[in-house]
Amino acid sequence: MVTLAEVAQHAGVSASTVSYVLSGKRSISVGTRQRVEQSIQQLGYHPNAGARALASNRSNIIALMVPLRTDMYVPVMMEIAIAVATNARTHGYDVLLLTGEEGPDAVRRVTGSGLADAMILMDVELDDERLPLLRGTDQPSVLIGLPAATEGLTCVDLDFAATGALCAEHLAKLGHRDIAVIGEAPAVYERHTGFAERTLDGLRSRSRELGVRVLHRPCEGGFDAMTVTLARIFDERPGTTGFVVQNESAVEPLLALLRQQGRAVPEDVSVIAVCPDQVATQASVRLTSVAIPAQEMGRRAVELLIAKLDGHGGDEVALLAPELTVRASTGPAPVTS
Amino acid sequence: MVTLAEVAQHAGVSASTVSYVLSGKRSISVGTRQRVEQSIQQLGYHPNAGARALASNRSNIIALMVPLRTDMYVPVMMEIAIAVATNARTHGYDVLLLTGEEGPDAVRRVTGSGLADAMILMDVELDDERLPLLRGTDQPSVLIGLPAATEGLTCVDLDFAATGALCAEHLAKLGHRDIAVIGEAPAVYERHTGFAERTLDGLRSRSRELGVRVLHRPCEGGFDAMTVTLARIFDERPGTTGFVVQNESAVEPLLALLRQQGRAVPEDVSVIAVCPDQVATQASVRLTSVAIPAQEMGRRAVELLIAKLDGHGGDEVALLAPELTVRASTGPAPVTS
DNA sequence: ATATGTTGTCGAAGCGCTTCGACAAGGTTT
DNA sequence: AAACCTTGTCGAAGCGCTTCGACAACATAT
Repeated sequence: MVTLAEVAQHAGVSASTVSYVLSGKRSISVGTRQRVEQSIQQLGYHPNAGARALASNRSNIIALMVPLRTDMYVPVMMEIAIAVATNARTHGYDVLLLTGEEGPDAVRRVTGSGLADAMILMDVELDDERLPLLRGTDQPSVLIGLPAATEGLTCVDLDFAATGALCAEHLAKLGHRDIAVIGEAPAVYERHTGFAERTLDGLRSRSRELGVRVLHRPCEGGFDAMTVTLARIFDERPGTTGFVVQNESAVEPLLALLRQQGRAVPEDVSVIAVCPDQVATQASVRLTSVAIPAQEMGRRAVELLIAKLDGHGGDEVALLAPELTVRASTGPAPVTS
Repeated sequence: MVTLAEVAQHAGVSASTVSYVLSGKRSISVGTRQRVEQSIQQLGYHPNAGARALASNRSNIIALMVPLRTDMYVPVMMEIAIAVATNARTHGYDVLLLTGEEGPDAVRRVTGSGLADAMILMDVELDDERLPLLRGTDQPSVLIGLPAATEGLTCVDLDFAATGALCAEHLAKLGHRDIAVIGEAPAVYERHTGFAERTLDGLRSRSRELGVRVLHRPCEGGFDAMTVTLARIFDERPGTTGFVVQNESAVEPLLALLRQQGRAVPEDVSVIAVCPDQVATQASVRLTSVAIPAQEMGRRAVELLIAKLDGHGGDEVALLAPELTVRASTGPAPVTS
């Protein structure tokens, strides 16, 4: 293991000079810099992370807490995680992967040990038990998701209320008057991971303004669950002509069942999905959808966090504007007799 | 920030005693231990990770390198990653998330800086450029996946050759004589991520023994790609009655297209999927499948790595035996005229 | 009784780095 | 020519921990 001191000796300078070459915190003459850099190359020197962390009191590590559960949006989570890792690297940070399993203890552990300089939390619940800890520490953090109270917190999320409203508007404009929302699994609502509720709220209130009736049904996803859910919907509201689906694993079952029942998409019923673009374009019908901008969320979270670490940038709630892409699954409501 | 020294003072012992209480590396009298533990509690002490790493030369961090690409098996990757993180914690290790993006440089960086004590690499290619580095260092590592040459390496993977063979056997036993393999996207083969090829090899050689003809077609996944692929298959081999699908995003399209063409599953054609159980049970037909044991792979990888870190356990290739679960998508081959 | 462990604790060194203050050498300003 | 910056470099302190050797205090073997 090559050390700073060895590099210094090899280059004929002092250890501190090498350190300053590395950090750029003091000016170094060109000649010296080059000699040092060359020594670093030749010796294959890598600064020791532990020593650096100890001396500088910064680990250059960001902790990312991902949900343990895999009952929803796994690809989205993965995409966010990868985006976070990738973007963090461009700022010189590495990412420590924490699972939700440890809960608040993980926050304490990481904060207390100086393992990470900052945290990003995913899958934030409305009244998340980790929030008091975050508020009570001076360690910067960013939430992906939106809790009930956001004072003192920095959050990034898709504007799900606007997403819901956007769906309502699109369907209303096409003449639909009775729409059904196929939501996330009941467990997601019980856990109060705000996004599902917020979508629904946005959709409901805009629908009310536009004179559209909304029926909401959570759904586990998968064919069997969807079969039951769909039957209930048509039972209760036979005139339903529009669907908004916020559950990746319900999309394909819904399309298959509609087909099976002889309801053509988009001639008889329209379907909007809230899902990543990839799902929307790979489905059996090219789906009109509101994209979940996973990469963008990861990127923004990192940027806000870096800003906080660098001292600028305070608390802020960054809601990304939803974008609805019209594809082949929505069309004018059928003319009723 | 509370330090060891403060705890020591509070408990009326020396710093080293506190350290030994924490590590258990020397015997401590019950009274002293309790006093120290109480002081730790009261002061809310957390050992500083950097100082610990510097002094002990171990970071208690495992690096996990996940593929950057998301063109395949994302849920599997995620599940493995989570399993790794969870299991690592139970052994007192945290997990550093590296993306494949940095490539071999990441290995160098992590190895050189002592950031992590060991690595787990996912998505290993047959002739992976990171392998020489791993062989050239004394840092323990485990691969998830199987490269072409495994000397000096520890690997965990599903036995994909046996998986292929198992599929062939199941279909042969049911009387199928012409089967098609819907493989991963062409890019996966081009990149030589061995598992796809190994499945195919296992399937082909067992099929030959059993007198079954095999037609292999890579497929991007999604409906459009599947439409083309399926048409080509029936064009070339109209008598195909068995399918093996090794691509999550091709499963549902295949089922839908078969249905659309009036080919009943499993009466007219049988379908076996190589996929996580969740996909198999949530599909529109409950699929006979060979499971991809993501959790188990993550767990095994961590265990092998910990064994190496603890000095016992050398290089080893752990191939998990595949298990085929018969569900509703396979049945006897139709009687030909 | 002496020699020989055992057990529990301490002090001190040192891990590899960052950073502060000092300061020589040279350049500017009066 | 004195006084003052600037620039580039160095030495030393210290970050918070682990770990080694030392050594009392007591127990056991001879």
